Amino acid sequence: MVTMKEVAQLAGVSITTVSHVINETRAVAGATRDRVLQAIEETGYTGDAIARSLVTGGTKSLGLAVSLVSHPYFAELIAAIEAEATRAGYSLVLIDTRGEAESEQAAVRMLRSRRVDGVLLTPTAGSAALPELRRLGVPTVLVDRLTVAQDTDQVGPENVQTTSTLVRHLAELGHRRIGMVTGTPGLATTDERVLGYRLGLGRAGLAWDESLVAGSVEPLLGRVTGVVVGDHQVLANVVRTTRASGVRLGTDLALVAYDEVEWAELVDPPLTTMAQPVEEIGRTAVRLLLDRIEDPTRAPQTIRLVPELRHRLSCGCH
Amino acid sequence: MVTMKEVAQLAGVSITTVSHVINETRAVAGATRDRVLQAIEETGYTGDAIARSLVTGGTKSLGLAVSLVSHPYFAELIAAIEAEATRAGYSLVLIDTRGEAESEQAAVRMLRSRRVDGVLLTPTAGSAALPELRRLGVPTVLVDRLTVAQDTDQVGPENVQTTSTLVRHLAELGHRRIGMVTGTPGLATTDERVLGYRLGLGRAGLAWDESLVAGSVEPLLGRVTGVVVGDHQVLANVVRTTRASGVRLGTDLALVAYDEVEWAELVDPPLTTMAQPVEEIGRTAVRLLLDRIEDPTRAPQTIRLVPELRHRLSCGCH
DNA sequence: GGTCCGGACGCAATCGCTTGCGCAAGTCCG
DNA sequence: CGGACTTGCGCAAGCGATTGCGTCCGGACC
Repeated sequence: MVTMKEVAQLAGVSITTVSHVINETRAVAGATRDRVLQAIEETGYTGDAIARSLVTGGTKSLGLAVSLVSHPYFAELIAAIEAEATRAGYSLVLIDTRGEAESEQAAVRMLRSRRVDGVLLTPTAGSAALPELRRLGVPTVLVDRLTVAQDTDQVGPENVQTTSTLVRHLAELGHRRIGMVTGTPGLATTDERVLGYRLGLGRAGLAWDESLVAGSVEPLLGRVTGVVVGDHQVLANVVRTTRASGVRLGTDLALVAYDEVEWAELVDPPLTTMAQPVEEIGRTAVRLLLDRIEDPTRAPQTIRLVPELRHRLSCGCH
Repeated sequence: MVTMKEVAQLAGVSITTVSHVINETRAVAGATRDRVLQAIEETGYTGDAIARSLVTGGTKSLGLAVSLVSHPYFAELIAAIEAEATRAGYSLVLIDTRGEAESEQAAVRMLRSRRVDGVLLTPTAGSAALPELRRLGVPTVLVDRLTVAQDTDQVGPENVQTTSTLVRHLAELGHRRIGMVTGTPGLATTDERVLGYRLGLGRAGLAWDESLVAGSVEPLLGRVTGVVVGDHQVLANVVRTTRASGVRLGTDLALVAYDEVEWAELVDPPLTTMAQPVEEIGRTAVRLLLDRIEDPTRAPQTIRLVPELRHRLSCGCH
């Protein structure tokens, strides 16, 4: 690899000067500058982030520890994060937490040893990594799945009011028995949405019935006229199951779902969903992290972004 | 951060010894070993990949330069790649090429300056990065989109025979006028599939008609009874368009598509697709790259993995 | 008792860069 | 014409590891 030394020799200056013209960290005479720039051009010098990091302490890289198993949704999120990070001159080290506390721990350790400047984390159910990060003082932002504690920066969708809105929409359509199919249990997100469901029932003057909340739609069939689906992961199953059971969505069973999916309007009937502002969530998360890196003493922020209703036909509207 | 020096002091040995017990690179007396290990435990020493890289040259990291815009498919691919890389003790630096030659160039430069040990690349249409990587001698493996030249390691789906199979399936069903909706123009993948389409026509004894190949399904409607869709990107559009035009898939128009999508069996009728062995492609790519890193003089390999037909109803079968 | 040898460990150079300090030459002004 | 400033640049000390050479010591062997 081309080093600064070679560039310096070619330009007939010291490596100090080369460093300074590259980083614009001290005035350099025009003529000298040009020679250096020229030498860089000629040699194809790219710099060595490793060596630089060793002395500066920073790496200009962010760790992205997410659970990759939840495909379709995270792809978009990662893209948004990547874009914003790149824009700020940071690169991303990606690592899969596999949704398990243990892998998550290992992942975070690895990121630390790689000295990333900050970490974007989607905490798993029983996350042990989060306290560790806090203790070590590593700038961290939680994405998508948030904690109740407000002592960490975090960005995610608003779940409670949003799910409540979904329920109320069904209620306004006249449904009295509304069930809910929940996402992965144990996740903060899931809990919040169930809470929102409950809240929505209350607002609509409907009674809460524990037996109408389940992890799949089967036990609900025939017992409810409307259903709220907790996330995109279970949504596919719900559609499949109802179809297999001959239940027609929108007519036999009104369906509204949290999370937009690519195929929402390709199925029959098109699905009414709540679309998270995924792109904005990703962007905001990176911003927040960068802010914290810059000023580690800031007060932690919790940002909830409001999803948008994609009103289609599965709710029974026309 | 805890350094080796601190560990050494606590253990009452030199940093040399600490290094050797960590890397098991020279015999150390049992008692000394234990003291060092204990000191590591106590201090919570994690090591500094940055410093290590500076001296060893390697970084134990791989660059993953892909086009993130093609969401649903790459999510799975990235997950597979990540898994295999982690298993081998490598971490991933992710960067989006945005499908543009220019960003790709920048991406590769950045990866180089980060000194990744190897690069996994999904080349864009007019890739300039590939020659550069070759010139610099950076271990590289092409993923998904391959080049004709066999001078680089590459892994991707078999496109020609596979698409041909799709065409023949329609032909065997009695279709005589079979069109094709192609994916992004300029991509090697697209070209190969068009070639396969042509080959399939030939094998079925059908004539090639240039006007039956298009970037969208509109110009084909009414002119063909069967259509082959080139990739998942256009598939959604095709389904949308036909639906909007009142064309019923499977009856009015037989459809077979390259690329499996999550919603293939959720739409009506379920789509007959060719599912790439995405997971295997990712895994193989990493393997190949690791092999090349280990032995840069190996002969380049081109590996084509054969997709699997997911036979459903959109082709008109029952 | 001298020589040799293997085992156990430390010294210090090195990787490629950043940066505090210092030095020389030129400019300005009283 | 002699300080006091500028301006323009180089020296060399790190950053935190790895690793080739040495040193020291105790036992085996003749």
